[in-house]
Amino acid sequence: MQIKPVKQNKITSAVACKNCSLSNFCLPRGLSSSEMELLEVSISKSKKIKKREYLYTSNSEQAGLYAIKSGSIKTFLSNESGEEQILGFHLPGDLVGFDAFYTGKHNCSAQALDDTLVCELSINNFEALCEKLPAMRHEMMHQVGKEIQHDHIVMLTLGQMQTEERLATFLLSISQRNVARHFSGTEFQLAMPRRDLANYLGMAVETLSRIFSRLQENGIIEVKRRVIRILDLETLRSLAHSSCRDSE
Amino acid sequence: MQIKPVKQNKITSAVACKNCSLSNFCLPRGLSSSEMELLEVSISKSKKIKKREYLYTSNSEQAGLYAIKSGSIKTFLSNESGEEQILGFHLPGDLVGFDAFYTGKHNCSAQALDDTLVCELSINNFEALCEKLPAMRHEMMHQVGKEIQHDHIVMLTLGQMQTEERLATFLLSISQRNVARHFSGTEFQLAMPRRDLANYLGMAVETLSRIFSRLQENGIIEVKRRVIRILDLETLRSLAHSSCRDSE
DNA sequence: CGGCCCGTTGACATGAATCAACGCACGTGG
DNA sequence: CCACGTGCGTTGATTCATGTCAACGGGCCG
Repeated sequence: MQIKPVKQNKITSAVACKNCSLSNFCLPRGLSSSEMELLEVSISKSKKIKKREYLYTSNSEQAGLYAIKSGSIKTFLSNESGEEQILGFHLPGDLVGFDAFYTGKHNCSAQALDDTLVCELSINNFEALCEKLPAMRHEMMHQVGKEIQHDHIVMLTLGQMQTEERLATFLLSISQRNVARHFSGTEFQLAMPRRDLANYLGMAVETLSRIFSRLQENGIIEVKRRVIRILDLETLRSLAHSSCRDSE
Repeated sequence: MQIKPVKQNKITSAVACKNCSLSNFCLPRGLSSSEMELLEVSISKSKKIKKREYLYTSNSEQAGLYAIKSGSIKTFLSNESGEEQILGFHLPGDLVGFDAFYTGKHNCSAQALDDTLVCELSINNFEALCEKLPAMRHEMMHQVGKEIQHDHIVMLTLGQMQTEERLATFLLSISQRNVARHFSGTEFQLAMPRRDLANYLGMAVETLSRIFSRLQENGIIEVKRRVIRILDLETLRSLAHSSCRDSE
């Protein structure tokens, strides 16, 4: 039987926040319905970014914050030598743009991995809402904290884990994100090519490919290019936590 | 001649924010003097943390935010396998505690590297100030953005750079932080032992030690345990940016 | 239909980790 | 104030994980 996993939810029209299936992840999360109406009118909905186009680029002025409605976005940092580090893959319900709060200019770039729809909250409207709605301020700190926590976990992954642990950790996080969005936690399609994933995980593409193959040989996952099926969640979990030499 | 670098500024009494030498880095940065007075009364000053004591620990309830007045703090994350990743070293003027905004509980621990003094802004007072002072909200986002940007750079460092590049990058960042604080950018004392620095930079202690030795042999820096003197800033910069194989 | 990019696999090179030993600072207690 | 012990930092020998180089097949898009 052929697997045909749901890649993402398709939202093509400009639904209201209160009717949006993502409202539990997104900014409206902690708002009452009256508060949500204020948010509603402050947001410009359904900004379209085609695959490979940029939502914003490094050093550009911060225009606002963006909630992803459908599709997916990668954020990445470049340095003087032209090396890039992918900082995160962002799925529907995620917010991006916080990286510009330090200087008012973005310190990283955001590029669409697929055709993507985002809601935009301009920085002026953002400030106005923070002024009016305590719940909104609170929710914003919540979202910022989420970003920080994510970044910390990536640091732990890159700094301490072996390559296999890193991939296992990544697959589990994707799985969890899907479960939270009521998608399958065991069958999904990756939005990014191997090159991007390898970069994010701090390893060579070949190494990543070998680990995929090894996990498949061991019956832990099934891999068909970007379509992943987790067969043995428990073993995958143990791989993600296996320290240096205390497990085999 | 023996180098005796300033380790940190010693502030022993509870000075007012407006008289504090750190007010340009710390929360008061963007505030008018009337606003600063409101901040002033919301802060409990001079909380003392002895060397090796914790300011907060992972999973503990968020009590507030902390501005470092003197001394130094390391923050670190632990995983299920007991591996630790040091997330940052925080110097006077830095704010810590944002990591708890996601869940209300800290996702990392903060431990003093030296005897340390901090100002504490309780979470209730924080919310109250955000309500009253737009400038304070703005400044808070600024500080949060700083943390995010720092984390991004660490990701780039851990994910893309060779060990030597990582150390060079770190030394330059310390140098810059010192310059910003009107200390020497070429002579300073590291607050952390080799073990912590190696962990932060994602390498073995022995590797770190070897790189220190090599940089010294090449006349780029002078190393006497934790006392560092940068002799050739330009070369150090080039090492920090040297990509894969285009420089030697 | 054809070219190109994506992903995989193999052979090999190498940077960094590990294991081991040692000397020196520093704090502690006599 | 000195002696001692302990932990910090360094260095050497060796192993190992991962990167690099190379080749290839297969899917996708023009």
